[in-house]
Amino acid sequence: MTEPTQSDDDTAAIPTLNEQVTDVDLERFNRLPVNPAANIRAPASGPDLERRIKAVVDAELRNAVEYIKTSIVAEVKDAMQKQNPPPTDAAMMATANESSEQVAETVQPPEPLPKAYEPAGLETRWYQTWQSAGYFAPGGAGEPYAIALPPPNVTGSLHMGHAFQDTLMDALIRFQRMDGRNTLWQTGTDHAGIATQMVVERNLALKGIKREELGREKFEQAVWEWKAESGGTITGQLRRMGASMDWSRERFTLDDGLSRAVRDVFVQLYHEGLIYRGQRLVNWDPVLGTAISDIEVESQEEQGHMWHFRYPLADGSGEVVVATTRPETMLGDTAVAVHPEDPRYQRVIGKQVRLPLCDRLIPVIADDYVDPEFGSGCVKITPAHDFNDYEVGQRHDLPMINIFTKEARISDNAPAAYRGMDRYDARKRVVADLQEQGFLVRIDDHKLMVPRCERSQAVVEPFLTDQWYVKIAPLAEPAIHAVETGRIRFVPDNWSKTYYEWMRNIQDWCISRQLWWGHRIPAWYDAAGQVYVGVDEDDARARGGVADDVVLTRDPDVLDTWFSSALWPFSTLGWPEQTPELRTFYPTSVLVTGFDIIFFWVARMIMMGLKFAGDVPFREVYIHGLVRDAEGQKMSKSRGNVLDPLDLIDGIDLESLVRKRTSNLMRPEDAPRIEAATRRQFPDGIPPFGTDALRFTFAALATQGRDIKFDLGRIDGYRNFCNKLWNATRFVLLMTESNADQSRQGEAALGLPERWIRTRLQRVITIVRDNFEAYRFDLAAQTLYEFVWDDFCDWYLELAKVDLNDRQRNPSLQRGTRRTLLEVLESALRLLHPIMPFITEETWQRVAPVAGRSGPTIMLQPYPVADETLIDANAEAALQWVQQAILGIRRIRSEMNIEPKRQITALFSGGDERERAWLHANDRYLKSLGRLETLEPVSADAAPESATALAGNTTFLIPLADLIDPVAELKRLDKELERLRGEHKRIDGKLGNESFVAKAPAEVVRKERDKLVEIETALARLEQQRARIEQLT
RNA sequence: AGGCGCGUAGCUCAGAUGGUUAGAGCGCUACCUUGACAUGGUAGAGGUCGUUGGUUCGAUUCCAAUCGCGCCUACCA
Repeated sequence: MTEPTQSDDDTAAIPTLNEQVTDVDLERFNRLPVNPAANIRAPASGPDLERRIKAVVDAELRNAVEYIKTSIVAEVKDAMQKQNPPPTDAAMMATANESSEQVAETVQPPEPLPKAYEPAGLETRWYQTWQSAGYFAPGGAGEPYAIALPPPNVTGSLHMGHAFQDTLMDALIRFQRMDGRNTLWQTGTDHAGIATQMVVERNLALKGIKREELGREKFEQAVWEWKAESGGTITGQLRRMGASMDWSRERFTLDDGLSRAVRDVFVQLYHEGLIYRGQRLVNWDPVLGTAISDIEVESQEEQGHMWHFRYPLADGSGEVVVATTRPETMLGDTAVAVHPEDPRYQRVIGKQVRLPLCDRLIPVIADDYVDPEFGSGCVKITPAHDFNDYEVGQRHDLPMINIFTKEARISDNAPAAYRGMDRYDARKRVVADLQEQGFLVRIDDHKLMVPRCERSQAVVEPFLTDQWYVKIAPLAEPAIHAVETGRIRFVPDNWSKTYYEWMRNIQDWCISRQLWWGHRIPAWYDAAGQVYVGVDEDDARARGGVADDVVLTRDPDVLDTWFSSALWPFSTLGWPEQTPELRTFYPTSVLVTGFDIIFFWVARMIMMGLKFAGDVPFREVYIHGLVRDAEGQKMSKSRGNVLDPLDLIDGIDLESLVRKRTSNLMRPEDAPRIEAATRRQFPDGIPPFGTDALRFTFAALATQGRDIKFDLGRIDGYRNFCNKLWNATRFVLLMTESNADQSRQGEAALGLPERWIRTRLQRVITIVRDNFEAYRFDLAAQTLYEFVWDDFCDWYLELAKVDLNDRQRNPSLQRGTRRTLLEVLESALRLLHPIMPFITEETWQRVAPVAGRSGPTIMLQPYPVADETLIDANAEAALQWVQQAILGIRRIRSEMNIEPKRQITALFSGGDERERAWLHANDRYLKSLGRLETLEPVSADAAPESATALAGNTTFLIPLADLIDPVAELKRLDKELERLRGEHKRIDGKLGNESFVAKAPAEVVRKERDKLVEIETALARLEQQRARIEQLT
């Protein structure tokens, strides 16, 4: 229930399980100890030990099977590549309860790093390893950091919204875990009342069994059986995403512990007068036979009609005309309303009209709910079947006539002629009768919003029933206060407005549902209908002083699923017991969720947390956007545009994708359209991108406050990024592994590129940390991307090659280069790990030992911390100058069409002392990366005709000789001159403006002046150069 | 109707307490199988930052209006 309403197909497919995991003891499973590994080693004896071990093994076994289910494709693929048999269930289970030390040994990856980056195999392998080793469980003495997973529906399967959300949470958890915090990611699933009941009912229907025939108890049992067998689809898929959740603490909202919390909360609220039973209008689904929540109602515009009828005044003095979209409800009319100031109707206010077909007299009342501009300005009022009319009825103390049964047939409260008719048959009949009796004025076409139940698609009926309610105002007030005072912070902040808006208009919460699957309401009735509430029947009797011989019957209703969800942050931690976990991890650190459930879930958690757990449930709420398709459409089964995250990870061929998208459609007639669109958009199916690429894409797209359009181009680019990282690692290992000793020991000196890349690293560390803290996953991802690709690969590796290939190079400098390659890469892997856990683990395992780091996993390594002392601003300035020089030379080469291989001669002139020193120290980089045969000084006057490039105050010259085309060079110079002249004009104008000089900050003015001088120098040189070249043409 | 958000390169998106040559990826053009990577390299083209006003020495950035788009809440019986 508490998941983003990303797609409407979560009940469409009913997975079946082939593996023989029957008879899972759920009771035991749900009471798992905190850390299974610790538990096995803990001294215990006899049957207790046996029982506990069995519980752990059961759970792990279950996990393993689910995991294999979701990753089997990847495993097989990988196995085939390696010519190895795929791992068997038995093998997976065997590792499931080994201690971490043993596991660490068995997973030493094969040497050397394979040439190609193949995500599928390594991803499944590493997840299994981490889980078996117990790395996901809380640990360490650090400050607690906890996130409660919005529990996905147990019937659900992973969609893009989950995948996105889980990526962000996992990134946060992994970051904080590495940074030394004692992290708990609380996982579990939601029992999802209606959704689950429907799935199981559908299954039973296939066997020809009806729920009613089975009886309540057996039906509930059938649901539990279904859950044991098929309820774990989504948790297996979460593993494929790399989610580092603590599976040993997995909870289900119908667990014993959570159910106890629900009962305690209900009973306390009831006895405090905050839960009451009352007759109100609710959204009623006549097909499912239950009240449903607002979130389960979907209103859609449909074509309908507006019927106009005349109601005669009882005194014979005329008539009024009313209009309605629902003629059948006129049988329940108890008034006609007009606007109090409407001059047309002043004379009829207070009179009676005779209601046709019913032969009742009803009053004409005045209420400013009526819009005099609309229709006739006269409205029929049916308080029992319309939310607005209900309000009007309350204000005017009108009787409420319920003309429907629970099946939406006409009830005995209506005239005999209509009783028992379906609401739509009754509509036809009422219209026909009115027409026959001359009351019908006209029928117009009219578009109206029709409310439907999102599960059953039945038209929802506002219906008067007895339901249980939570009196919400007393709970809402402190919840508003908590956000106002900053005890809870919304990120981005503007969502707090939405929150206030809702909380200030909040209505009492209808918490009863007429279902069988859920938390049964702990209320009992005696023969007289007197209600007794307690945590169980005995308690209810005791509290109500009911004698033992009085027969009590229990309320048949269950609670709204959101009632238990509202307790999730503390019920999962053991509340009402004051457990160590509750003390440690409550309040949780952050809630990560979609905006669509702020009302239904976030607000209610805040209210319940404050009331029962004594504090806010979380300090921050990070609200992310919805994942949409490439066109910005919401993904849904009926639109046929759903992307399955697992298909992006493992790939899918076109035919399978088409089959998947067109099967089990609500409207089969959509199939051809969906198929055509799918074939057009994915002519070759979807290639496998791997989990890391998908995760990186989600992170990069997670900008603040906007929905994300999922663009395949992005994931493609980030798959390439993974490949880049993979190959950079291969290169670094190639350069260092055989020299491991040399890399690690002995004196090392750092050259300019080394000092520069290390400086860059420190800056990146700071930026990435800040961005994680601020939930700017996109900026963190971008920073890392640029650092790895641009700084490390494009520049540093190329510079390092120059030195590593130079046999004359001072050994200590060579060591410095090797160490820098290793250390910077190793740090980068740790920086990237929260976003891309798998590839970084795989590569880190090879890099870390050579880099002199040790540990069983990158997961538990410290997150890099910036070392300010390593920041070398001079190195940054120097390398920037070197880059400028190289770029200038390359540009000439490219624009002059000089063959890339050809070595050319180059000269330089000018430049201040500092630049001369830089040049002197770094000319081998210029020569190598600029492909220069020679690089010699020359005086400005003695220089031959050349193409020129500027770096700072130094001019680099490529003599024209036979290889440069003067015309091309003139073109190039003109372009550059044009740019500089434009810039000069702009700045000159600015500085010529007296008020700018007078009013702008001195700093800004000085900067502009400096720039002008620079440009003028450059212009002078280029103009001179241009004159010389022109003479040649 | 009320509330929120968005309009920046062909596409998907960053951006700044107002001063930068307005950035990235994909796509596009040219050249390159150089021993980490063609899932690559080098160089390049491409933007009057929706429109109009205002504030300011200076606005793509702040304000107002306007156009277009999206979402949420409430809906006209």
